[in-house]
Amino acid sequence: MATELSVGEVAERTGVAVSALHFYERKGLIRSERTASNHRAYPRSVIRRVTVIQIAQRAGLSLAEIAMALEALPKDRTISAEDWGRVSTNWRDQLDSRIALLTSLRDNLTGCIGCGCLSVKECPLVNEGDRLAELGAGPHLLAGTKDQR
Amino acid sequence: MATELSVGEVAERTGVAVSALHFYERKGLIRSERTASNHRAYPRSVIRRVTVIQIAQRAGLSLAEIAMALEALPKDRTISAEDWGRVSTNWRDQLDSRIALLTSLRDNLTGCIGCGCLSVKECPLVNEGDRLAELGAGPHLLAGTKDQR
DNA sequence: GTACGACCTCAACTTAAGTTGAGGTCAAGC
DNA sequence: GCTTGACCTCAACTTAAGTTGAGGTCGTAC
Repeated sequence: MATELSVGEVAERTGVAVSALHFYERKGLIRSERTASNHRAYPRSVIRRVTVIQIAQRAGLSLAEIAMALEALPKDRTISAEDWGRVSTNWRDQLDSRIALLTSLRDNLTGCIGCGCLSVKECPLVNEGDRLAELGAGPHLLAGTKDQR
Repeated sequence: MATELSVGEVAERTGVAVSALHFYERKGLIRSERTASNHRAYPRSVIRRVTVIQIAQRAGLSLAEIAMALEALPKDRTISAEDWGRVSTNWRDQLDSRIALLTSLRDNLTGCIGCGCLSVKECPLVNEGDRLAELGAGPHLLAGTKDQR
C-alpha cells in the first residue's frame, strides 16, 4: 500500500461508490494525480475530504454548496482543526435554521391537529411559507424551495 | 363564480402553478370533473387538498408519500377535523424523527468543531450514517438516503 | 499467451417535481 | 368575423446526484 490511494481503495474506505468519486472529481470536489498507466492516485487527505462531503450531504447541503465551502479548505493537505472549524461553524448555522424551520412546522402541525382550521387566511400552517422568505437566502428545506425561484 | 373552480382559479388561490396542478392530477393527488368544453372543474374542496399537499412538501415529504397519506382523505368532500387529525399525526411523527436526526447531526458537528477528529473510526459525525438505518424505514433526510437503496 | 481484475472514458439512463413549448379548441368582446 | 385569453394535450426539457453499460487499456497470475 503506497502513500497514494486508488479509486477502489478510497471507495472502500469511505463507502462511496467509485462512480460517485469520479463524479465528485468532475464536479471539482476532489482532485487526483495520475499514475503512469493513467489510474487515479489520491493523496491520503482525500479520505477526510470525502468524509466531510458525506457529513455535509447528511446535513442537507447540495454538492454545489459543499463545493463552495470546500474552496476554503486546503486542496491537498490534510484538513486541520482550524480548517474544519471554519467550515463546520458555517454548516452548523445552516443546520440550525433548518431545524428551526422544521420545528416551527411541526409545532404548528401539532397545534392544528384536529382543529380543521386549514383556511387559507387564518391557519399558521398555511402561512408558514411566508416565513421561509424571512429567513434569508439559502436552502431552508432540502426540498421545497424550488417554487421560490 | 360558480361552485366549481377552474385551474386558473385554483392556481391563483393556492399559489400553485397551473402546470403543477395538471401534474398533481396526473399523479392522482387531486381530481377534477370536466366542463362541456373540456375544461377542468374542481370542487371547492380541492383548495384544502392542495394546501395540505403544500404543507406536507414543506415538511419534506415526497409527492408519492403524500399521495399515500391522501388515500386516507375523502376524495371530494371537504377535509374534516378528524380526517386531518389522522394524517397530520402521522406527518408530525415523521417530522419528529427528521428533526431528531438533524439535531443529532448538529450537536455532533458542534462538538467536533475544531477537534480535527474526523478519523473514520472514532468521530461520532463520521458514523452518524449508521444511526440512520436504525431509525427505520422512510425518508430520514430529504436528501441523502439514496445511497441506501 | 491468455485470462482476470482493476482501472480508464464517454454517453446514456434514472428519479423527482415540475416547466416550457408547440399546436389546437372555445367563448367572449369589439 | 377576427382577435384575445383561458384552457386543452402531448412531448421534450430541466436539475441533482449519481448509476449503468459499452468499449478499451494495463499489469499480473497461471
